[in-house]
Amino acid sequence: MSKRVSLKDIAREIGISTALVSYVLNGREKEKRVAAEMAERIRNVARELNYVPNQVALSLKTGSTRTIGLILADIANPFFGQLARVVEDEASKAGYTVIIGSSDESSHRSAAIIETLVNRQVDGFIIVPAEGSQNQVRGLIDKGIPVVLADRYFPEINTSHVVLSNYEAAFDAVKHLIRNGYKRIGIVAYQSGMIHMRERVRGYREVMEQHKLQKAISISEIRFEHMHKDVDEAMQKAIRQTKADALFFATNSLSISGLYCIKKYGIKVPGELAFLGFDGSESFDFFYSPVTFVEQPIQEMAKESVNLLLGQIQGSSVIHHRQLQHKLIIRESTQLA
Amino acid sequence: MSKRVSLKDIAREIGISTALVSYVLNGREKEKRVAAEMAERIRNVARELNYVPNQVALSLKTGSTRTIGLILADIANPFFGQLARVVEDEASKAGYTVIIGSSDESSHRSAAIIETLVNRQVDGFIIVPAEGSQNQVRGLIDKGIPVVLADRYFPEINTSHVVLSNYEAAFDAVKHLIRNGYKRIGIVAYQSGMIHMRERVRGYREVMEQHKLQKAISISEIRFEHMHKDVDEAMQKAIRQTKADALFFATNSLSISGLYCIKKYGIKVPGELAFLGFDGSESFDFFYSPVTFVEQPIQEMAKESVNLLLGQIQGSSVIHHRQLQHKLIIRESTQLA
DNA sequence: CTGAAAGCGCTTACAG
DNA sequence: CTGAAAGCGCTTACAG
Repeated sequence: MSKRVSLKDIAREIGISTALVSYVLNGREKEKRVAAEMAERIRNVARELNYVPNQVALSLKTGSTRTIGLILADIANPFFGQLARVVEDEASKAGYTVIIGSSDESSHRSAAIIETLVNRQVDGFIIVPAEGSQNQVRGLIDKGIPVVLADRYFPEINTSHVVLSNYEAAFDAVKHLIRNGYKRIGIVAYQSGMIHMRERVRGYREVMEQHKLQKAISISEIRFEHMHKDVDEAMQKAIRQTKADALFFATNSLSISGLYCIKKYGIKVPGELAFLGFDGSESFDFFYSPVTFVEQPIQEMAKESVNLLLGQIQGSSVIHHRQLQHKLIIRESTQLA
Repeated sequence: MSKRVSLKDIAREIGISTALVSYVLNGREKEKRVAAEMAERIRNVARELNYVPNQVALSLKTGSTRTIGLILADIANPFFGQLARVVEDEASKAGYTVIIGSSDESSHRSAAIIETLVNRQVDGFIIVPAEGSQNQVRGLIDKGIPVVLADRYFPEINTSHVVLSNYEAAFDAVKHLIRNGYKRIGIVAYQSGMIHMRERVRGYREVMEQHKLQKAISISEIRFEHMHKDVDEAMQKAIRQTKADALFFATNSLSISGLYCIKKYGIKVPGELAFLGFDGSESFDFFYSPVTFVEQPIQEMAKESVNLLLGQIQGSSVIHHRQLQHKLIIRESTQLA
């Protein structure tokens, strides 16, 4: 076990001060007019000794850790996994490291994660905010810590954010169902006050209304912690009571859960029920009736979030609101009724 | 933007030294026999001022960052996403934060990630090692940095590791195919010298041999960077030339890629070809012929890796080799021939 | 061209 | 019971 070597070790080896070593190793030798031979010698010794700068010391000195915190609902969910991957890649290009935390949509968990990451002096946050976490976000802003919200945001808080154009996406998706002849269309969404859910439900409502389809045939409010059970009940009700002929699922996880139900009850898609999902998933491809879905530009969302955050970290105080466009991937599960 | 408050601020406020504040806030007031009223006063001021300890300073002082590095192939792959999630949860219970890096199975990327995390003084690593990364692992060991390998390991390096019992898993899976009457069985695996692949192929070979099934009917060696193309060619060859009646896929990603091919070419499962996958996936459930697969105990793998790593970080130098048991989930895709 | 020194925010052995 | 001081490994303004 070789002990770590520090600037001091190099300085002592050559018999100079740590200042010189620091200058040279940071490429400031010209500016500081260090003798060329000395610079060369310093670099050689650093190499021989296998010198690796201690980021922790640097961070304490400079106040910047070159680390960003990424808080999302659940890293095991492929939607967030893909988002995290792009964030990781983009951040790393800029020399930043990412620390990920999963909130499970709980504001308590989210608070705990934010606290430990603030202790660790991350330079900024990209947050997929959980319901009820307004004060956590405000707290960061008050402390002057850069933060960008992704996927959703709080209208009452003035932060940069990058989200899908949720209203339009839902409107467009349901319009497609209507055009294809479906009339008794329901939406399966989370019981949530968060803007992305509200906007998706609003898009559904308004297009239904515009087409005089009795506004809301059926709006299911699923509880995050009881997703499978609630989806199951909602689907049974939609089919038996409401006689829905099409269902629009407002997220990735809800869509998958819905597919399991359809399989369980042997419902015919699209014959008995048209199915419109969200986010995309390999399962949508392998389901016997390939699933039509609203595709989100995950890559763009992640890149844009990182860009905005790095901008803030570099001192920009401009607030940006980005709305990204969806793409409707049309397949068999919503064929003409 | 409120400036961060430090121990010094609290000390100055009360007019005492930082030592006292440090003692009290670390719960060492009894031991250090600090006056009860003074302790109370310190705690009050700390609360009023919203004091948050600076982890970076603490880390520099103590040499421990309470952070662990997790290097895996790709966080966007659900297998690794799930692994990461459990690692995150377990680490956080112990007060540790996790930094994740995706290597894409490239030793170059892996080297870069390890270097930056060593700079950042992580306390230890959990690594799903990429091919050719032996020296990186050895480097960590030489530096005395705790490391646990997961999912695979290097037989020539004496590290703790926790992996699936790969030979047995493959043996068992292929035996199941043989029992169900399949004879011309092929395996689709990555072209890789890594132990987990070699063991899976070995399990396949030996059970074929034991049953006098011409050893290896067909072994496809897929290149990681050209997975879809190579799988496509391998499947065409297996079916046309080799006349395979069953295929065993050695990983999660290979299985999914194989399913896409089957869909593309309209192959009947299990009629024309029996299908045996790895790791599990929602797609296995939704494929028209539910897929039989080798299930890995991801939860256990993650927990055990964290436990072993924390043990090492706390000073244990015992090397542990854990082999976990698989479970064969039998369904329609491998029904009696 | 080069060095001594202060300081980032903590902890802790030592002294009183 | 309490404080002064050193030190973790860096950077950098200042002096020479």
